[in-house]
This record gives sequence, C-alpha cells and structure tokens, in this order.
Amino acid sequence: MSTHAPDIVVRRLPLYLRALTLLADRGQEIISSRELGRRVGVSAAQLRKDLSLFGEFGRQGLGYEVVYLRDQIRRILQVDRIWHVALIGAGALGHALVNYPTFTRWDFFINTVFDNDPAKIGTIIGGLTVRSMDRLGKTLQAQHIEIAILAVPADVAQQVADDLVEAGIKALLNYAPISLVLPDDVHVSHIDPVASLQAVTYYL
Amino acid sequence: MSTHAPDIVVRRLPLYLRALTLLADRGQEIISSRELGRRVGVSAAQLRKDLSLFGEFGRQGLGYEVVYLRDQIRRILQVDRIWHVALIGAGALGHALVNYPTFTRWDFFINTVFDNDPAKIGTIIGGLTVRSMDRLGKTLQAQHIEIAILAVPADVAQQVADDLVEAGIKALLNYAPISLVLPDDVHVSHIDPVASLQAVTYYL
DNA sequence: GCGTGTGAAACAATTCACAGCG
DNA sequence: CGCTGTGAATTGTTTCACACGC
Repeated sequence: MSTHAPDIVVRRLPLYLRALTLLADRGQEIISSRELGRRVGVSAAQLRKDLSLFGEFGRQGLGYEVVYLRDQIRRILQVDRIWHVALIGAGALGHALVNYPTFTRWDFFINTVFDNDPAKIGTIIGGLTVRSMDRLGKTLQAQHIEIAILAVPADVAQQVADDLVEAGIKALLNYAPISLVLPDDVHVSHIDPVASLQAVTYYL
Repeated sequence: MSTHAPDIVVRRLPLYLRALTLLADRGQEIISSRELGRRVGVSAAQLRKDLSLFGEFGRQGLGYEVVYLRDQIRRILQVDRIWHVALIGAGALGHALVNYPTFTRWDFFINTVFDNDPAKIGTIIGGLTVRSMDRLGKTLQAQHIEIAILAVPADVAQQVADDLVEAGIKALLNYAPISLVLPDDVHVSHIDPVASLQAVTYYL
C-alpha cells in the first residue's frame, strides 16, 4: 500500500466507483462482492482481492456498505475533490469535449482552452476564451491545472504533448490517434475509438 | 492460431498497424522490432512474441518490411475491407461521432443513425436520416451492419444494448458511462473518458 | 449460515537469452 | 555481424478454497 497498486487494478476502481454511485443514488445500502462484481463484469474474488490492496472495507457475513465503499474509493482515486483540466485543441473534437456534461458531473472541470491556430485564439468556446500556447507553463500554474486533454490533430500531437510535459503536466488524456512517447512519470490514458473498433473486428 | 489470440494481444495490433501505416506513408521500407516497439511503447521481445502468434513476418538479420507487415496485420484484424456501422443516439455525442473524420479514414462508415426520441426521428444528421429503433433487426440486416456505436444516455444504455444484441449485433463500441452486462459472445469496447481520468488522478 | 479477506495454487503475460539464418 | 522467432525463466494476475467473524 505504500507503493502503488498495479495499473490494471487502478483502472478497475473507477468502474466499481460508478456502480456504487448508482447504487447509492438508488438508496441501496449493502452489496456483496458477488453482486457488485456481476454488475462490473469481474469475479467476486477479483473484486475482493482488488479492494484488499487498499484496506478492509467489508463486513463478514454481510457485504459492503455502499456509501462507505464509494467514499473510500473516491478517496483512493483522489476524486473526492474537484480537478481543473486544460483542453488543448479547439477544433470540432474540442468543442464536443468542452460541452461534454459527463466530465462536469464527475468533478472534472475544463478550465482553460489552448490552440495554436491564430484564427481560433481569442474566440470563445464553451464560455472559455481560446488562448495561445505561448505562456503554457505559467497559465497552468496560475489556474492550478494538473491534467490536460489533448484534442489536436495526430500530426502535431507528439510535439504538443512534449510541450505539455515541458510545462509540468504529469497526467493527460490523449484523443489523438497516435501512440505518444513520453517519460515514464507522465501518466497517459488514450481514447482511441478506431483502435477499439479494429480490435473488435478481429472477432467477427 | 486456429483458436483466438489473447485479447490483450489483439488490442495491441491496432497500435502496431497505425505506426506501420504512418511509416509506410513516409516511405520507410524496413523496421526492427526494437524501433517499432519504441514507437508504440512495448518491448521488442513483446512485439515479436505478439506477431509470432499469427505467423512469421520478419526477416532475420534485417527486420520487418513495413508495407508487408502492415498488410498482414490489416488482414489479421479484418480491416482490409470497409465496415458499415450503426450509430445509436442522435444527441450531441452522436452528432460529434457522425462527423468524426477518423472513422472514415480508417474504413469505418456510419451508415445508419437510430434514436427513439420522436422529436429526432426523421431529422437529418451527417447526411443520414434518423430512424426509429422499431425495425432494428431488419434494418441492420438490410444495410449489412455488424457493428454498433452506442451513444445514448447512461440510464437507457443497458436496455438499448439488449435490443441490439436481440437484433443480432455481436460487436459494439459503448460511449455510455456504464458497465454493460451482455452475453460473452458479444464483444464490447468501452470508451470511458471519465474512468480514464479517474485512473490517472490516482497517480497524482 | 453467509460473505469477507487472504494465503496458496493455477494460470497468463512478459522478459530473457540464444539458436539460427540472412 | 544483426535481428528474428521461440523455448525457458520470470514476473504478474486471477482463481481457489477456507479460516474467521458476524
């Protein structure tokens, strides 16, 4: 627990969290690992093992208290607070993302929008003025931004990602259809619909 | 090879494919497992092991012929042809997806748009008339659609997914922020930006 | 009895390291 | 030489099965 849990476990925690949040909103008070696992698509044993990496949250003979477990996972993931996020790229995808209500509902607030196209700088999208990337580092610091969403064309994505890392970003969500090569201490999640589709066609 | 390769390998193939396509377009003819692996973020040994599940594609002492390996992976993934795709959900997300040029560039064509909102049925988005889901099975068959993109609100996503399975869909790309529970023979990829963000905040 | 937490066992994925071939 | 393809070794993940406490 002093060192980090495996990546694969960390990536499942948000799924548990979402199912628990849904259950809590419905007023369900208790759930077993079997039932929660079924809803998320993992085995009961795996769910218990995953949670055991972070502590003991259940009650023997009973199960897990939904609200308590939800709050514990929120704490573990550090999503028990608001995160400010920078959006890089004010194209069609950027427009869709800045208005994507699901981010806000889960306490991720796009705070600042950057683009390097002079025609876009100064325009307003989603209520935010598009900024040049010139003073990137300073702006991120001033706005307390630690996460960036990369929504720029593939052919400039690596360069922009390098700039973000240079500016101190340690976590980023990449929507560009390209594999970024970045230092190990930068955490990248890749949203890659085409790769996802290409993986499913294999099975058809 | 007569049975299926592991999921985790299949999900890496699209990354190899994309890097190879980029290299081919630049005119590079040969690449080593070391260099291709570096670009995709996997070890040279892993890349070679992955490919070895499907055949022998390299040349000893030399490396891989870029165009040849690209075409082989296209064949393995069955993306050496066009796929017709149905989009379910004509909301803001659906609008963004139907105009997402990256799908088309990689030969996934959204062919048909469904929505159950009477106010949307009959309207046109991305050049396509929004249809009711009443004759879902028949329409999918008529249009030779085998893949669906689910872009409906979370609270109806499970029901709509059940309807799609009922209509014969075996592969789907889920954009709804919910874990779908579906039969094992249905292949689901989940696009889940919030879960991705929640996983990276763990490390910050 | 029921369901968690967890060592032990089984299984899966990755890396090592080298034979073999151009 | 250099680099692939691949068994063997290692490392990582999942499942099993049961002691323990409610």
